[in-house]
Amino acid sequence: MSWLRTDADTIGAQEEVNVAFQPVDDETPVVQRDDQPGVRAVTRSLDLLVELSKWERPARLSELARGVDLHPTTALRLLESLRSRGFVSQTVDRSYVLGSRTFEIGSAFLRNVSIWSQANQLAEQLAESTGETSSVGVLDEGQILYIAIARGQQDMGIASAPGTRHPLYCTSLGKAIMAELPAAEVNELLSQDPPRRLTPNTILDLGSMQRELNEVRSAGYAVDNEERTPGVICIGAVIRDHRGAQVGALSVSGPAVRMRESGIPELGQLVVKSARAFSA
Amino acid sequence: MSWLRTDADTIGAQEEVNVAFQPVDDETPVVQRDDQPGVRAVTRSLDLLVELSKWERPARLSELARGVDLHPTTALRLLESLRSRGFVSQTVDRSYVLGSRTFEIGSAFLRNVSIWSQANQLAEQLAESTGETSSVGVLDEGQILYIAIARGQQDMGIASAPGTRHPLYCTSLGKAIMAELPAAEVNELLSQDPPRRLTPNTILDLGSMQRELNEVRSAGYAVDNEERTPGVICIGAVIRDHRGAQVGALSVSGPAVRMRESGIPELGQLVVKSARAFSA
DNA sequence: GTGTACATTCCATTATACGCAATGCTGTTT
DNA sequence: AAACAGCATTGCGTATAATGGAATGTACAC
Repeated sequence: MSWLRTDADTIGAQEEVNVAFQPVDDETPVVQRDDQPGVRAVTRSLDLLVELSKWERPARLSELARGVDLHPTTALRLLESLRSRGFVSQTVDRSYVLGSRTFEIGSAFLRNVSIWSQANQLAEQLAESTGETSSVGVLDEGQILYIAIARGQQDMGIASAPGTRHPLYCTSLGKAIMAELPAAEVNELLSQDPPRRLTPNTILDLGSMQRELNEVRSAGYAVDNEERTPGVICIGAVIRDHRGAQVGALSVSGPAVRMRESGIPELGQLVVKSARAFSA
Repeated sequence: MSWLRTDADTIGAQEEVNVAFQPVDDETPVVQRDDQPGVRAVTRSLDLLVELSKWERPARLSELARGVDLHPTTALRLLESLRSRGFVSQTVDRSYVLGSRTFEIGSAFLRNVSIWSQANQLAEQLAESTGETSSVGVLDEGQILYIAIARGQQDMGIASAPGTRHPLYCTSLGKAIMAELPAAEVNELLSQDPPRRLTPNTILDLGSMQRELNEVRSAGYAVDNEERTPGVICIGAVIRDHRGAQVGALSVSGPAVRMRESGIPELGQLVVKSARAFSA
């Protein structure tokens, strides 16, 4: 999503402005340390919404308020606003759950980016031809955001769900995408989210990663060789828009033994072929 | 979603409060007619988000501001807040598009209601066994909200997308669900969203609808006999949770000729069977 | 029945969101 | 080129409207 302005673009300018706003004489009490852009009530309500989305069960007012460090009174009124627009709902015991409007708008996000609205079909096709679980993801905020997931017939039920995120360094999607980026940008991305050892195979240092990305470039596809989950191998390749710009990546995932039986290079070619066909 | 508090529940109490806030003496200027609950800045920003979700192309600041009737300055700062939390992004020409966080949270909405996270599989199974497009939807705000849609092999490409809404009175999903509700509630729902003639077959008056719902009850499934789109027939049946409570509905849709060939009663039984199997 | 934790209402206080006006910026017309 | 037109952005004073403490109401536990 490189054509999008990132928030960092404006932080420089923003900070200058805020510095100028600092009280000049000492007796002015510094009430708040927020140098956040925009309207406080809004960012707070969005924080509440994000907090709520992390709860797998309905959340009480006080729990949410604690989670985002707000006075319950304040949280209550912000949640009322969210409720009036359908972004949250309340159960009979007054606990909060996400409202249907979140789903409505989240769907519009996919629909309005035409290339992603076909992501499901792409994943389904690959899942069908391989029998393994297949995913489509994009680079977003330095992570892989899963757009679509299709379970293969031989599904093991350990696939991530759409809308979740994973690191770049330990996924085939992430490596396939990073292989397209300049080395400096890769280093930047990796230092933002420093690799942690998730399995014995996880690639931890920059040097190894750059070498790995070279291999990805020459092969045309990336392999996650049990680097995130022991026993699971993923194979991914980038997908492009009609102009050849990279817009995301496609992968198959399955148990290591079965993937090796099918043949990593063969699967790699299949993924690349599907990705290419889609780009048309 | 009857276990959820609707906003109407609190409107009574809320209004009393607001009435008490009305200026008592006439010289106090009545600055705003908003009797909306909650925090103004927040509801405004949510309105902006909803407005943006309706745009199929990136929207300019001024366009959005006009759409929700806000001063551009105000809209700008609200959008900055939305951007800082990833709910909107900007393209290089500073137009606004929905941000990835909307998708992330919209997905969480499905994931956190366990019964709906399986909706995709349910739709896919029925699409596979019938070859026709299959949908899962729920009653929400007096409409059908589509949760999942699976295209059949013989797809015609005229299916609604997940996250969109349709009226109750002209969809098999809507009629299947209404058949489970008390007559008074049906009347209430229909008067909120009065039927309009979409095709020659659209059911317009309450009496006909109640008679139609009787047939639905005896058959166990509902038929949309070209009532919304000419040439398209849908067949729907409710799905239930493990306790037997109605949580949504399932349907197949296809061209009238082909659906009649397959046999409406046969398809009906198939839909009912799938819906029953799912409820377990 | 007493106690605790939580949700909600009330209210004063002042911070804070607001909109006007002015400034930049971009792209278009003659 | 120059002048214009439309839009995005910044600055700033003002009054509104968001805030949090305190009080009240409610639900549940012991």
